[in-house]
Formats: sequence, structure tokens, C-alpha cells
Amino acid sequence: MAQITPTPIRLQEALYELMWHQSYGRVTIDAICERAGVRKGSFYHAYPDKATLAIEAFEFAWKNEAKPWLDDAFSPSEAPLTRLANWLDGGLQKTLQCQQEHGKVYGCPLFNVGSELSTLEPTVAEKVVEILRRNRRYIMTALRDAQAEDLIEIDDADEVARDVLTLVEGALTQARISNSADPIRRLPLSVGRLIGALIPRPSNLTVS
Amino acid sequence: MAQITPTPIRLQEALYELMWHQSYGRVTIDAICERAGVRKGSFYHAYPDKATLAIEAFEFAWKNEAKPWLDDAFSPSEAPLTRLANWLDGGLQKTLQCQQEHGKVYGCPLFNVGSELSTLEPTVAEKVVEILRRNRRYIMTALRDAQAEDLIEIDDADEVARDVLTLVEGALTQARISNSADPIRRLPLSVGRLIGALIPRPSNLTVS
DNA sequence: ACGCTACTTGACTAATTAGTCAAATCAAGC
DNA sequence: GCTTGATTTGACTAATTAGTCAAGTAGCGT
Repeated sequence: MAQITPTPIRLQEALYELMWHQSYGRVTIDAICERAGVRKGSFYHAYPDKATLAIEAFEFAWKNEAKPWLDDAFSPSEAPLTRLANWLDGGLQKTLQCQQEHGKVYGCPLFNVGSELSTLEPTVAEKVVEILRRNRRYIMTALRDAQAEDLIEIDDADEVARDVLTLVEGALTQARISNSADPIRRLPLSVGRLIGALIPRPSNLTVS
Repeated sequence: MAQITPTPIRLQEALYELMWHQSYGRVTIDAICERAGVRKGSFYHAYPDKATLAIEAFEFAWKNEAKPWLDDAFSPSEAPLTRLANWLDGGLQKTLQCQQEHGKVYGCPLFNVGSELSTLEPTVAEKVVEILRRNRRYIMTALRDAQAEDLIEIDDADEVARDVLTLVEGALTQARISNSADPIRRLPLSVGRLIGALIPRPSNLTVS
């Protein structure tokens, strides 16, 4: 078959979406193959197991979705706190769009799957930690700039960046559990409280 | 067999610990029965399915573990911010003890399982939401008292209580994913930042 | 056109798992 | 001690699932 997209990529996309919408454990190899339009033999030709595929799926999603989005939202061309606003607003918009389409709030696949697999598939959990760390760098940079421009007063940008990410991921998980976007809607105020400043309105109104 | 503990309770305890240490999806009925020392027929005599058992397991754990602990930590006999300190420190101590025993940090079963099941078993997720709400009330009460005693300055105790719980649950999940108690260790400072006050030392040094 | 390699297919096995059920056992009242 | 109802047991079925493999096919360089 002359597939438009190569098999490994289709498998990555299939597992990524399935485990985000359901859970890692609930997704069978058969389900991945069905969604990817591929037979099981091809799966095992491309990957030795589900965990290996999951790791590549996360990396693929980072490179093709998360990173471009974050690079845009956290562009140094914007004022530091506006970057945070763009990021939070972008997440909310994505959530609302997804909610309209599927009737569900799915939260953050990294956090969901990472928490599910930490004790069962350490290699996947390690990948999650790595990507979360990449996320944190964006926040830290913005906070440092905000501090340098006297927009906020914090002692340790790294520590506060951890807290911001923790709060945001916590809210995304709350949103998933309660199937409601409200915890995400509240985030600008909440993050503002945490860093001791008002998060402005976002500048960037595009949604992918 | 004259079991010391009745079968339903043993099943609840078995599933609770297994799904906390592993994940809900990974735990089979057989595994529950084995750990409870009970045959599968008895399981189906006591419960129609795993989800129903999970809901009762959460309620059981609330009544017998969480509530007594929270009632103690958040006792109005203590100063409001000391209550928060007791709560956070108690969680850390539990985590460290568990880490010493099993070599793993498991985080919060409510949040882990809630996030895993929100799209798959809504009834279980609803139970999780309910118990999280109970948790929030303790925080809210302490914050109101702190506000009344001019220890903190917040506009809406309910909103801030949500943020505190979100931050704490987020940190517990981070701790699970990275298998490290550090995110929990940081919590007094982080929560202090969020409510704009220094969390004092805990008064209560007992660990169950 | 030929041959080589990489990929795909479908049919297969073995193992796990949820769920059922009739028979056996227990506990409690009489 | 007997009866009755609740509980437990172990053996069973049917379905799902991971993983294998020999044979087939497509694509590419020559």
C-alpha cells in the first residue's frame, strides 16, 4: 500500500490519541493497528512493544505540536507576562475546541499517562519527565524576563517555574477528572496569585 | 472460612492498594481475589464489577484513613496556617515512609485513578470528585480562619482553596511520575507563595 | 526485466481474563 | 439436630489479547 504517511508515524499518532482519550492500559495493540489502518505484523515490524511506541509518540507530538505552539506563545517578542497569558489562553482554547468536538475534556496526555505508567513502565515515565522539563524552561525564561523588567518579585525563577507548571498540570488533571474546562479557565487568576502579579489579556488569538 | 475481616472489606482493601501502586486498568479481578485471599465466585457475589468495588474502596479509605487524618491535621485547636503545615508535613512523612518501604512514590490514589478513569468509568470519577471536594473544605476552613485572623490577605477563600488543592495534587502527581519526594518537600514554600504567607513548622509530628 | 531488500499480510498459537454456575459449606434460629 | 438462607468454592466457558511466522508484495537500483 502506498500510504501517504509512513507506518511508524501512523502508529504513533494512533497510540497518542487513543491513550490520551482513554488510557494507556486500555489501548490494545489491535486497537492501535485498526486506527492506524495497519496489520499487527506491521506493528511488530516497526516496534518491539507498546511502550517503545509510546515514547516515540510523545517525542513526535512534542516536535510537531507542542514545541511549535510553545515557541509561538512564549515568543520573546511579547511582554513576559503576556507570554504566560498566551500559553494559558491557548490551552483553554484547545480544550474548548476539543470539548465541542468530543464532548470531553482530556487534560494533558503527558501528565495522565505519566502518572498511570510511573510504576509500570519507567522508560515511558522518564520520557514524560523529560518533556515536562522542556515545558518548564519556557516558563522559567518568561519569569526571569518578568523579574528583570520588575513586573514580578520572586526569589528563585526556577522554583516558581516549577510551581507554575505544577499548578497548571494539576488544573488540567482536575479538568479531566471533572470533565469541565472550569479549572483551566481559572488558571490566569491562579497563576497570577502564585507569581504575585496580574496576568494580562493574551495577545495571540490563533488556535491550531 | 471464619475470616477476621469480612469479604467485601478485604476486596476493597485489596483493590485500593493494588490500583494505587499499579493502576486501575492493570489490576485484574484475579489479582484482587488473590490478594484478598478469596475466590472469584465470592467477588461476583459481593460486587457486580470492578468499578463498583472501586467506588466502595474509595469511600472506605476516606472514612478509615483520610478523614481521621484530616480531622487531626486540620483541628481548629491549631492556628490556621499550622493546620496547613500539619497537613503538608503529614503527607510528606507518609510519602517518605512508603518510599522507604517500597522504594516508590505513589502520589495520591484519588488523582491517579480519577485521571485514568474519567473517560472510561464516569461513576468512579464522580466519586473521586466528591472526595476531592471534601478535602477542599478543610483547606477552605483553614484559609477563612487565617483570613479572619489577618494572617493572610485573600479575596475569595473558596477560590484560593481550589488553587491550593490543585497545587498539592499536582505536586503529588509530579512526585509519582518522577518517583521522587522532592515536589512534596517543596510544598510548604509553594503553598506559602500561593497564599502570600509563610507556612510555619508543623505542630503535629505523628505519622500513622 | 531482474533481483534484492524492506515491508506487509493473514492466519496461527498460547496465554490471560471476565464472567457463570451447580454443588458444597457455613451460620443462626428454632 | 434440623432447616433455611447466605456465602464460598472450584471447575467451567467464551472472549480477548499479545505475539509469531511463512508467504506474499511493493519499490528501488541496475
